[in-house]
Amino acid sequence: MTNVKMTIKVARMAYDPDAYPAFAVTADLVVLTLREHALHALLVRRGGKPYAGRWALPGGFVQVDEDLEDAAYRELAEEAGVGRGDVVLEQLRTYGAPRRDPRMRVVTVAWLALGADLPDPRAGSDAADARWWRVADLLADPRRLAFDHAQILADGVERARAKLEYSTLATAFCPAEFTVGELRSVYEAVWGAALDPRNFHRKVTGAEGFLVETGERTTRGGGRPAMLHRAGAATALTPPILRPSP
Amino acid sequence: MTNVKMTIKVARMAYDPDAYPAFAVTADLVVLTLREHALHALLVRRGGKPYAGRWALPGGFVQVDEDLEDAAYRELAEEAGVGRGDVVLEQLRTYGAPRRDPRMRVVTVAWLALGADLPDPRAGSDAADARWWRVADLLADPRRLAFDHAQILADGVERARAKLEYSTLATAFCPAEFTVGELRSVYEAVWGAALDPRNFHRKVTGAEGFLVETGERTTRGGGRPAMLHRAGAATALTPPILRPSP
DNA sequence: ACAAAAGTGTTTGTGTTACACCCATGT
DNA sequence: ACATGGGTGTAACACAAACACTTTTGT
Repeated sequence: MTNVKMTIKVARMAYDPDAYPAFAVTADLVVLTLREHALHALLVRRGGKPYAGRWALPGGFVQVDEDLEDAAYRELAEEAGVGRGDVVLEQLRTYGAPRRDPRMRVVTVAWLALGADLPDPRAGSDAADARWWRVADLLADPRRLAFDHAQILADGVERARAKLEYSTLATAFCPAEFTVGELRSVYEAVWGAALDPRNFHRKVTGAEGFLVETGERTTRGGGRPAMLHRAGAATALTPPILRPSP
Repeated sequence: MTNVKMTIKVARMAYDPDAYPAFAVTADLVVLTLREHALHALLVRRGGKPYAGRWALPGGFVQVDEDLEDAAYRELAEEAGVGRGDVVLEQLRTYGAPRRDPRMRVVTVAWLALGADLPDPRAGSDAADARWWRVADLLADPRRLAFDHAQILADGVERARAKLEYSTLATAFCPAEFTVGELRSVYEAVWGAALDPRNFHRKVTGAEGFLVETGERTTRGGGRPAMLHRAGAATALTPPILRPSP
């Protein structure tokens, strides 16, 4: 939605413009990471109209010969300075209400990107003004966001929260090597709830394929040295780790 | 993909065709129902190229001023003779690989539609040739389907199977009033696995908000009269009813 | 010595499975 | 009488919550 420098190559496509309506298609991103033990999302400030000065999800037009997923990765690199290996990316949902962008008919394929220690976007970014926001603040004040991006953000956050339960997605928020306590703080930050360290440890080390011990220990974080782990091969988490109900 | 009678109204939209590429957007449907205790999907036969004679998911172009969900409901009515109240509809996923349609760049928003006793599509249908197929046969022989529709169908079936576990979606396959045994046969048909009738009964009647008794009984299906139920207000199913593992 | 975090053990309760058993109808 | 499906009871087991307790570091 912010990067409009590419040009159309309609001549390449054998299509009859009288046969069907033409849409613009964008790839927009809900990029989530943890900073200071809180869930943060990346937003870019809009320069021009509409919604000038408001904040929006990073994203932009999909190119004619570009796969949807490739477009998401490209925008991630251009607007967030984030490479393919730095995040886990999954398709979220597609938004296409007729007047969600007052300029024209835009269909937005939204993607969810999760990563650990993602960089401050000022460095090497396409977008002049971009920053991380606490997700809790954004959800509490949806007016800050342009278009229907508050809804997209809320859908992305809920997807992330739900997937922590029955998938191994939480490791996407961790560096290559991490302790069980660090993994627990991921769950606690995303869910906004405290978990019992003892029960969490048992569940997470018992789930097959979730974690593999490196053999090394660390004392970062203080206290007794903790075993370091890497993410295992499993993607599904059995049995699941459920959110506390109330 | 089959209905190409609408015309473009580009003049209505204030857009600059040099600023971004133009895409065609379609709404395609994975319509599932139960017939003869087996999961069936609706397909239409393609008349023209490409993939002439092959079978495809029902669907068509989204109109300029039309919401994506409205387009899905419209195609459902035009190609399947199914009204809004007859199905539960949810967005599945969006498919947009550059050459998935050799004619032009098409982005397809796929929808999952589940209903009970859906009509034979010959009556009152737009599509000349349309019929129900056993899902098991289609999944076993993906070549029968045009474009990437075998993948879309497989994604839709997997979504339906997964959602039966932790949502009340199964009632979408049932008529307004149904017995616990009929609901169980839904689970068995969608999952392709036998369930213990006694334990199923307990789980399903114990899950809060899933079923409400009508007070009436029926003897259809033989045996002792069974209580009739309607779908309750709940959408989430707690505790979930999990698929048998092996 | 003390704080802090890691990790283990135990108890108690809840949900699941497997299956015995009884109930109410049609033929 | 018997087959058929509806529905309840129960014992064995897995899992989760809550929490006492030990271990190993830094200060």
